[in-house]
Amino acid sequence: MMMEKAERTEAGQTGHVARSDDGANPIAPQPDIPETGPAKRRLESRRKLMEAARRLFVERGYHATRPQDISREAGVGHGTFYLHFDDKLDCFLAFGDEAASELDVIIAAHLVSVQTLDDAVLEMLRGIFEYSRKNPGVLAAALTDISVLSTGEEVDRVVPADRWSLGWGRFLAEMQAKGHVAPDVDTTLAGYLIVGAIRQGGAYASLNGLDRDSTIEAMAKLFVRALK
Amino acid sequence: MMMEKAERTEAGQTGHVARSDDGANPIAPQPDIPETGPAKRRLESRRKLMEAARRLFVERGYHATRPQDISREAGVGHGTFYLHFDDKLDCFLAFGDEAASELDVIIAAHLVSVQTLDDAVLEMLRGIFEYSRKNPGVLAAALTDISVLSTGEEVDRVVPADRWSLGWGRFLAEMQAKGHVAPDVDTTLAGYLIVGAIRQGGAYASLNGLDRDSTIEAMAKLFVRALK
Amino acid sequence: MMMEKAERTEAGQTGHVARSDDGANPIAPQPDIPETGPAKRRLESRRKLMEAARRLFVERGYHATRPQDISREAGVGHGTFYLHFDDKLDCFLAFGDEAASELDVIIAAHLVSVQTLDDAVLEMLRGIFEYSRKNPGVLAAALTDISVLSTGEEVDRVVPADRWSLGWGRFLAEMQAKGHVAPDVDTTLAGYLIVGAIRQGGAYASLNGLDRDSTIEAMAKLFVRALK
Amino acid sequence: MMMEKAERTEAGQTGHVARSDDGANPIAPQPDIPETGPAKRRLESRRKLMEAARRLFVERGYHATRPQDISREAGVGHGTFYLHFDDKLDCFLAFGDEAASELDVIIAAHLVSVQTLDDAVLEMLRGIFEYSRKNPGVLAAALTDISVLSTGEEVDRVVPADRWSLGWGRFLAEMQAKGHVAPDVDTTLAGYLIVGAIRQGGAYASLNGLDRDSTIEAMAKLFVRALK
DNA sequence: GATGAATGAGCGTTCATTCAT
DNA sequence: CATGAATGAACGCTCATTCAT
Repeated sequence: MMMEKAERTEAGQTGHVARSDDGANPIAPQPDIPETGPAKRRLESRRKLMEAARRLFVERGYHATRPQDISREAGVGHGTFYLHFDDKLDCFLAFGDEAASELDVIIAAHLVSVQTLDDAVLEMLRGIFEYSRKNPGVLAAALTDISVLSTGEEVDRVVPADRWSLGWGRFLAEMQAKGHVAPDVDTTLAGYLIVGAIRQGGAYASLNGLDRDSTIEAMAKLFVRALK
Repeated sequence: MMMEKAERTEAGQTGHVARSDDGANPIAPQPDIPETGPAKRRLESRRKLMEAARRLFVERGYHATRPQDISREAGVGHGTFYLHFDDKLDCFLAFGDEAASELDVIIAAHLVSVQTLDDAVLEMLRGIFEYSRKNPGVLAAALTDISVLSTGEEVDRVVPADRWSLGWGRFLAEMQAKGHVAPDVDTTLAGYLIVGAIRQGGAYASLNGLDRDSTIEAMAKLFVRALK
Repeated sequence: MMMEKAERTEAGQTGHVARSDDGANPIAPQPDIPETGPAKRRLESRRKLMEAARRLFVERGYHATRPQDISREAGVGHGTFYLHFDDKLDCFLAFGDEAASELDVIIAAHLVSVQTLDDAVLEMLRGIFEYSRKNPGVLAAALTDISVLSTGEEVDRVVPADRWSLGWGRFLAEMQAKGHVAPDVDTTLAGYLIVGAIRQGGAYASLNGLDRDSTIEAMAKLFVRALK
Repeated sequence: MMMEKAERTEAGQTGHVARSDDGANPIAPQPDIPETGPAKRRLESRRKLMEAARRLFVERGYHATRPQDISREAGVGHGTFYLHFDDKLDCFLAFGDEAASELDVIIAAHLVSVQTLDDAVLEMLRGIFEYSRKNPGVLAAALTDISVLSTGEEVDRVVPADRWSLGWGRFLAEMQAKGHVAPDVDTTLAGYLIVGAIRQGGAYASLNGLDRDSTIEAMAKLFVRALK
């Protein structure tokens, strides 16, 4: 049955946006972006849909955003939405992946030449807050707990929060290898704790209009103390 | 808005369970439980509904649980649901409050005679994990992000996560006053960070089947280090 | 998954209309039809829906009839439709079953005191055409090939055409036992052939406005000759 | 209505395959097939579409087959479908016509030198079953009731079942003229009855895995008896 | 002639909530 | 106080058809 469904589903769907390597990484393989023809139209539609989806998911949240809202906001027909996404959840996850990729780029840029743990943590937080300032609400929306969204099926999808948690974990492990993090720290667990802390702390800070720089410093101080 | 809603409801709405004094205060005022009469029936219905709601919210999540499911699971008529709750969200928040109160009691018991910050953090975490073990899934469900639930309107209702964050903040402030927490720590922010860390870390631990005791110790160590 | 769905489906659905035994059978067990209360409302809604469904399935056919058309025609809300039927196909099958039961009653009445094969075939056809006259289009609609309707799932449902074919087969077997049908006739196959012939022949007769009585006689003559 | 539709179509629409003279006449006029050039491409596309349509209509049925599925299966662009067919129903009818023509050829071959009614009926049935064996499911699909397909509009198009019924009728009339069929038989009606019987009986036989030869003989015996 | 992305009316269905009993 | 049948706006999604390239 699922096969049949898959068979009858429109082709499209190159999956969730190809990760862009540019930014910190100078030499990016140029994916052949067609300048004309149907493929160009297709890409344009997808871009319009992604932008509209981001806008609406951020503004209204997942459940208050309907596929037809996204289509209208994008200026394409309702059916076009389903030409590019399997369903609403697929669209949301694509949005989350996109945000994750963008943030990765920013953080990579911030980490380019840091040496100490203090700097690294500070720069990571700065990267996150910079992204949040430029893209208000995007991280909060992208971090939405997927288990609340799905109706029991696709719990196996990797959610951005996990991806970032593991990223922090790997980073901390490197730092630990260099002696910057105490040897008794479970770096993977710490990665998860930090992401959780950032999510909740960020929400608190933005809700209560806290000063960004002092929040960053306060958080960095706590994290660094915990890890050293 | 909430006023308007309250006005719409005729029935005597016990509303959201009487709050224990917040935070870590263990003793909740005992409401007088009638032994007979219609009031008893009413309370029984409510109890059955609350139990059913908890079961279903935990098993299926908020969106996959319909008021009708709760009523059926409770063995009462569908209309009875709206005799006890303004709407579905009200019911969910009542569930969250109930869980919060139960957890408060447990934590209070754990804190009865601790003296040091180390012990306090450790015992708090032990309390949380004990509750999680006895009530699997309840905390995760109760901590569900409210913004994901509402359809854009009622973001003003207090969510358990904030309540606990503030509780931790107050507790840390007390500890700071006694000199157990470094004076440069923003205790409110730290409270939020810790709750966020616990949420994400707890999910990680339960998902990956980590040993409870060592997780608690690892988390406690990190928190204490950060705060001292 | 199907379990889950079943669990979340509304109760209702006593299945396809209880066969009415009255008509030829004098002593019918009186099912307790409630005269008041919600059960009565429920029954009334179902009856209104069944009548509307019959009207529309006959007038427009299966695919051109939408559940909401049936609801509107019945004068009930759209949701009420799904309180009484799992889905559109379920409603159509209930309609088919109802028609089958009604026809059974009529045919049974026609067969009450026939002795010869000639009379039996003639009376059966008279019963069928009488029903068709009183309920124009109903048989044609009810005989709609189910395989054309379903989307590949529930092919195991017994379709009216099969039910009638088997009925004819049994009847012919009885007649064969009494020596009224040639011993070399495969009565089951003959049952199917006759139903197929009636369906196609009936359509032809009604389309070309043939005289009913002479058509019946012509068909009866052919059937009897084939069987003797 | 068909005129209007035809006007809408610019392309030179070969339309429904040139009909062989109807009924049992075997020889169809040979359309000149171009060996090269754009006309050849056109014919190739059409052939690919027809083959794909047959495969899918047989496998999935009319409603579960989308024009896009046919195009993809045929390996041509989706738009090409509408270069060759007015709409989906037009394509289905073309498929039915094609099957009818093929069957006509086979039956004509079977009838080449029969003399008696018994032989004729037997050979016709043999032709039908031979075709069914070589093209499983095609007849069942082609015989799909048109009224179930259309959404209320185009009931005026000729359906294969009628075409075959009339063919049988003409054949029986010839036989009647030669004295092989009883003079009191309404040959047109009998033609319809036989096609109906074959359809229903064939379905029964294939569903229950009946032996082909004995089924043919049983059916032939009944038909011949009825007609003599 | 061929393409395939785009279209949007319309589909079948759900579910939070109401209200007559 | 409790009931549960009824409601209908709104949902996510489909697909026969069009048209710019």
